[in-house]
Amino acid sequence: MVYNDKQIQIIETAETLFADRGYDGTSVRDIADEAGVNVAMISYYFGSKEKLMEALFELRIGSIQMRVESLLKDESLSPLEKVNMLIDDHVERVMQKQCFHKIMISVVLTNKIPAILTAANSVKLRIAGIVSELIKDGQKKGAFKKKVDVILMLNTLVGTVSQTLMSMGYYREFNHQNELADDEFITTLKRKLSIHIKTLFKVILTNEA
Amino acid sequence: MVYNDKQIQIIETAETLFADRGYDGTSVRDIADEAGVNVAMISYYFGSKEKLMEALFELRIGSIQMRVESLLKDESLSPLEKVNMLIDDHVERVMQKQCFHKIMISVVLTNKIPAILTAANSVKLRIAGIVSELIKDGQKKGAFKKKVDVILMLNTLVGTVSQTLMSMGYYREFNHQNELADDEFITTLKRKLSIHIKTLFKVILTNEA
DNA sequence: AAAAACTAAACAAATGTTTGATTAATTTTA
DNA sequence: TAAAATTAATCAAACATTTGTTTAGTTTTT
Repeated sequence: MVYNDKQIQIIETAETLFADRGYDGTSVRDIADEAGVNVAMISYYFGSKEKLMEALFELRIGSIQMRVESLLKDESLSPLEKVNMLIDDHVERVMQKQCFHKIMISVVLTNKIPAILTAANSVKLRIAGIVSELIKDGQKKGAFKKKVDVILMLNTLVGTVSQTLMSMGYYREFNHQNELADDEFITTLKRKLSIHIKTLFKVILTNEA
Repeated sequence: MVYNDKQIQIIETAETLFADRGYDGTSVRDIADEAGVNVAMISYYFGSKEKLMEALFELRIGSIQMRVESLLKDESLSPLEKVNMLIDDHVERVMQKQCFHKIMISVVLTNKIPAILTAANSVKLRIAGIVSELIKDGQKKGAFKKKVDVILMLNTLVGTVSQTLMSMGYYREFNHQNELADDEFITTLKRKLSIHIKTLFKVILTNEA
């Protein structure tokens, strides 16, 4: 689907509100008011609140799988380099689209809107499969150790980033970085996060520190 | 507060429903029907839906901080042993009270019910402080390395466990363990999780694999 | 003039909560 | 101990809002 400006505006308003208050905690009137459009426009353009949510996911999720696939296809990179790129890409993606990823978490948490849950699960399964192949390749080349629990490893990647996203303000307070500018704080945090997770992955994959 | 049997029953019913459908996705009638009581009983016993949620948190959260504090107080344990116990305790607690921890995640995600959010944050800050002291102690004793990002480390603990909780069914499917009995699967998963995270923490804290 | 975009108002259903009455349990009184 | 009085528990029904959606009409664009 291709959306016009007004539709994009509605979708993006819904995105921030869903992230802040949850799907059920946000009424279509909230969205309409915030976006400065008539309530009826949401049904007019998207059919229903649920379909609006689906449109949001279609808009945001489309690229993810493609990015991962093309990322891991590059033949010139070593398995470890690919894994490191996967980490950078994930950190970057989540921090760039914070609202959307908050929504992702709550959608996975409650199985609201089955269409979205199955779509998200399928992407996840596909990515896990691709990463699995990558790990096997690394094992064949002797770069990675024999036994690697791929899901547990990915849970550490996704979980650590999600948890960091969810407690960012808190992190800032604890480390006394309130005086930092927003984007500067996030840039620093992203770099720290990437390094942190790469260290963990190196151990998981090679048993070396 | 001390609750009678019927109140406990309502709270626990609410717990599973809130976990499955979210706070806003669960009506008081849903709770009343599932618990087999009249709708009015919820207002009668708790005052409101929001207060019911607060009662749930009061019931579940009380022990957490105490457990952590007493855990880390034991003088006969080395810093690393304490950290490992912290990991075991957290894994055990989350897996034992899965529904409640799903609710915790969604409460932190959306800032619904401010009273709960501030309470949860205060516990979290307190625990981070205690762990920080523990790390410093380990550093003084030469067991831990100089620079440790405590929050990032805790984010890996909490995030990995949360992510594993959220995608358990998926994990089971991917590893073809559908034939396992429920409790057996969880027992195995808990052990794997603990070992996994301890490995990560060892690297974070000592730079050794 | 036809199509698309937009609107205020109305719709039924669902929401959290309260009411007023009835039953059950407990305490007080005789 | 038996009756009376008081408190607690329970209920069906009603309450006012809010919910997502639709309608029927108007304005704007093509």
